[in-house]
Amino acid sequence: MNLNWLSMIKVLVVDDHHLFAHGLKSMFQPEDGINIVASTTNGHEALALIEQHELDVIIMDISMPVIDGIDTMKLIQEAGHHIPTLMLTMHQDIRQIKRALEQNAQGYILKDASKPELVEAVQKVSQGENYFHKKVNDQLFEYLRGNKGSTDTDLVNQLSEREIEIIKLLSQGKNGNAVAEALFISPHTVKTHRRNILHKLGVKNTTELVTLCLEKGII
Amino acid sequence: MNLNWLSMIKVLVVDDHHLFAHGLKSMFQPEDGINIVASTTNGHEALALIEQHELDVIIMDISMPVIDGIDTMKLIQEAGHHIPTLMLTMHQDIRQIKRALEQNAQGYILKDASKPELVEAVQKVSQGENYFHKKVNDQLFEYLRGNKGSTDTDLVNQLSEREIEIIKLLSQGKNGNAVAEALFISPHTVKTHRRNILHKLGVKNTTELVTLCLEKGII
DNA sequence: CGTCAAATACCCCTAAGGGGGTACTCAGTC
DNA sequence: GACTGAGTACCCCCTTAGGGGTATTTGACG
Repeated sequence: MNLNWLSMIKVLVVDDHHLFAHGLKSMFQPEDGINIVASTTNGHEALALIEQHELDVIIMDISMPVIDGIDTMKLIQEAGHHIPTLMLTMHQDIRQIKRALEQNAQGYILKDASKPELVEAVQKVSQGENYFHKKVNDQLFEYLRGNKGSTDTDLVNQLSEREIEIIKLLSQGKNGNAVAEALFISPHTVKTHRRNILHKLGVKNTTELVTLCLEKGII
Repeated sequence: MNLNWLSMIKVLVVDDHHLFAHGLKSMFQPEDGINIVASTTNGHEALALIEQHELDVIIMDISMPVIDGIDTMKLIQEAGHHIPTLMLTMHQDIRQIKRALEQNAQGYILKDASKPELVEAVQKVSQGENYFHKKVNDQLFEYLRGNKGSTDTDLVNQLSEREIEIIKLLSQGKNGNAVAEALFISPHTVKTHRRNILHKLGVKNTTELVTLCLEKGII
C-alpha cells in the first residue's frame, strides 16, 4: 500500500440513519482515498465534531428530524466553518435542490447513486469543484426550461396566450383597471378573463393563481 | 475499419465562421463515430438543409448575424423538426444559457472545449441526453446561488416570523378569515399584519407581495 | 356554411381587500 | 423605569375582487 492515510480525504457523515452511515464507513476501501473520521445523526453534534477534527468534506443527509441538513449547514457556516459539503438525499425535489444551492452546497447526490459516483463526488467536492448527480442536473435544467419542459405542459395548454399575458400583469400587482389599460381592453374583459382562469385552474383567488403559476414556471 | 458509416452520428453545423465549421469537419476521425454531413453559415439555409438530410444532431453557434442560433433553433422547431441541438458559443453568458435552455437546447458547450469534450457532447446529445460543459454548469449554479445569497436576506430581515407565516397562508389562496382561523387570531389582526407587510415591502397588493416572496424564495 | 374556441363587453350582486387611525400586552433593551 | 418592536385587536371608510349570467365578433377548422 503506497497510500498514506494522511493524504486521504477526511470526511464527516451526518445522517440520521445509523445503518446508512455505517454502511458508508465500511464501503470505502483504502484505495478510494476516502476516510470517514466521524459520523453523527444529529445536526448539533455535527458542529462539535467539526471543531474536534480537521475535515475535508462533509456528507450531509438533507431529511433529518429536529434540524434538517440544510439548516445544519447554515449553522456550521454561521459558526465560521467553510467545509465543502456534499448533500445526500433520496428525493430530487427541485425546491430542496434550490435550498441546498442557496446554502452553497458544493455537491448534490442521490442515495441511489453507485459507489463510483459517490467516490467521484467526494473527490471533486474535496478539491473545491462542484458535483451534481446527473438526475439532479436534469431536474434543474428541466426546471430552468420552464414553460416548454414537460410537467407544466398540461397547465400551459389549458391557458390561452391572452390569459397568460393577463396573469403576468396581475402578478405585478396591477389591478383589473391597470391590466385593462395596459392591454387596451375594457376592465370588464379583464374581469371575465380572470374569472375564466380561476375556474380553469381551480384556484380560489388571484393570489393562489400567481403562486401556482410561479411554482410551475408559467410566468 | 469495422465502423459502418451508416451507424455514424449525422451532424449539421450552423456557424457563421467558415474556418471554424471547416475545422470541425476535418477534426473528427472515423473512429469518433461522428459525420458532419452538411454545414451552413446561415440560419435560414439551415432549415432547408434539415429537410434534405436525415440528421441526428445540430451543432449551432449562438452568436450569428441576421438571426442568431437561438432564434434559428426556434424556427426549426416551429417547422416541426425536433433534432437534438448542441449550442456552441464563446461566452458563458448566463442570459444566453437561459435563453438556450428555454428553447430546449439539448446541450451547451464552449468553443474553448477540448476535442474529447466535444465528441462526448455530440454523443450524449445524439442519445437524447443532456450535455452541459463544466464551466456552463458552474456558471448556472453560481447564478442560482446568487439569487438568494444576498438580496433576500435584506427582505427576510425586514419581516418577522409571524409575517412570513401569514404570507405563506395567503399565498395558498386563503383569505383573511381563513388565515385568522388557521392561526387562532382575529381577522383584524391578520388585516393589520397584511397592511404592515405591504407597507414594509412597498408592494401594491397581496398578489404582488406573493410574486415578490416567491421570486426571492422567502416562502 | 355551420361550429367552436377565444377574445371582447356589459349587467347584477355580495364578499374581501386595503387605507387610515388607535391602543393594549409583553418581552427585551438601554 | 422608559423605550421599542412584535403581536394582538378594534373602529370607519371606500375600492376591488369575484360569483352569476348574457352576448357579440372574429378566425380557425371541417
